[in-house]
Amino acid sequence: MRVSSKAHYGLRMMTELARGCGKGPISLAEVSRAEHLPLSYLEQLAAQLRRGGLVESTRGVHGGYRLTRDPLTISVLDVVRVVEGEVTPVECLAQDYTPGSCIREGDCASQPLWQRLKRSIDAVLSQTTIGDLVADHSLVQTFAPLAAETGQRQASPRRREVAHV
Amino acid sequence: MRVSSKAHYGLRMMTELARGCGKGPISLAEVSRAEHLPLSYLEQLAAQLRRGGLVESTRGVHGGYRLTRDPLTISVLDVVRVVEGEVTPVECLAQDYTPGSCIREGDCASQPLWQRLKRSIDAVLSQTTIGDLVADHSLVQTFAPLAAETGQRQASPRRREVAHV
DNA sequence: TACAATTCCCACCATGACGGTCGGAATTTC
DNA sequence: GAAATTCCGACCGTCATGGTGGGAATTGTA
Repeated sequence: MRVSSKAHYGLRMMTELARGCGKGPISLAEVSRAEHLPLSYLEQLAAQLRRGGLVESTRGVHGGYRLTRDPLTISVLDVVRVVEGEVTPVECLAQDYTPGSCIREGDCASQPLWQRLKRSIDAVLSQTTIGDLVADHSLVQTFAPLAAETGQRQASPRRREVAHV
Repeated sequence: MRVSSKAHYGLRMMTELARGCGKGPISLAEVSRAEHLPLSYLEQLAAQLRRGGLVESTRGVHGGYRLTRDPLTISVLDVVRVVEGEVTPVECLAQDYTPGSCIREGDCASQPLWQRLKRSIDAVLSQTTIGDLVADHSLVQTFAPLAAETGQRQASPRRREVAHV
């Protein structure tokens, strides 16, 4: 039950694009710099987002990507779906599920449970938009310096490696 | 955002054990027969469930496994946790998370979102118990023959392979 | 026209989790 | 002693994931 890093990256790229909304396209090089994500990986990601209709691209020198819709109308679920495929706890609840693939259907005691779970997840992820994330983030940024002074853990002697910041 | 088959299997084994509640231990051979799951794999799974304190075992000829608690007090979340580890959309929300592993903490725009998601998932999975699943299943069983006669899809010419029934 | 900055596309790769198998030891009952 | 069990550890193939690299095509700019 984890959200892939790819989805995270996608979200971060989207918020970055949302931030530059209206000011012409943003190049992946800029996104890469801002979010410390590898350019070549962003390329793949951006391609998916484009095919998913969430962003559009301009090639050439001052090219880059921009959102196709208002950030407040793009839900996190939209992004995750495009990047990870449909978000569902079990395959038999996906729309593209071929009936008959699971022999237990009709006899499955837990399907109703997964249905509830899927609905619940969908609800949460569709309520928050990219616009919300950007707004929250600038808020966090504002208060970050204050918060930073109070806390002083960071004792962890042996931090687990985590992908790209 | 998928639930592993391992968790499924775990759930199925648990419901099977719940069904035989009170009638002495149930051997993995029986579970294997009833649920069409490979015995050797069940052994591993059962070991995890035992270490997680959800079942207890008796060795020897009439040995097997039994639940340690009333099925109605064992939530699906309990089982999934034991089998898959803590269920959380991102590592930074797990209890065993070492602060400092993620450099973005305190600056992360999406953490509140993941928090909401985690709470939501936890809620759904902790509401349903193994006992509920058993009850639902016997209900389904009762009506299954009727339902089976009406539907007649099964046209799917090229069904995707799905693990162990 | 040359060049630089881009997107675009495809192939490759290393790692790890997952689902699963196998062989054998220990335990218990008959 | 033999059969039925749990128990344990090693191994294995496959697949998704995260990531790199090379080279096209496109476009603005000097």
